[in-house]
Amino acid sequence: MIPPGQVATYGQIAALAGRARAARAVGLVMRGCPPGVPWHRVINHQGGISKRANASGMLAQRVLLLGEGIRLRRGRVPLDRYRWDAHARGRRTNGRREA
DNA sequence: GACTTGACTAGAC
DNA sequence: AGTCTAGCCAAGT
Repeated sequence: MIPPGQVATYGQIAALAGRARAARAVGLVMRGCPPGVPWHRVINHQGGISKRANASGMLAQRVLLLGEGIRLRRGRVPLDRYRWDAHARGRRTNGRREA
């Protein structure tokens, strides 16, 4: 349910699933994510693309994110700007994100 | 059912 | 800010 052009951290997903401390498990389970899941919008808490067994996957993710208009700063996604806020979903942030 | 592994995080140096 | 360590949860052996 993460909207295009935005990203969420593993911890966020875990929290939404009711397992606030299962961020690590989120990544594990996501290894076998079914088609249709915007897995590329999930990044680590530092806004970076987490390392995995298959390095090519990281590349693909970077490309997909760029394709959605997400600009990377120093190799990481500026969470202050692109982090998906599940509670404010639908609210107009007017392009800029407030605290 | 116990042990290991890993697409994570938060806190301390 | 970058690096290291210790908890955490679920899956695969």
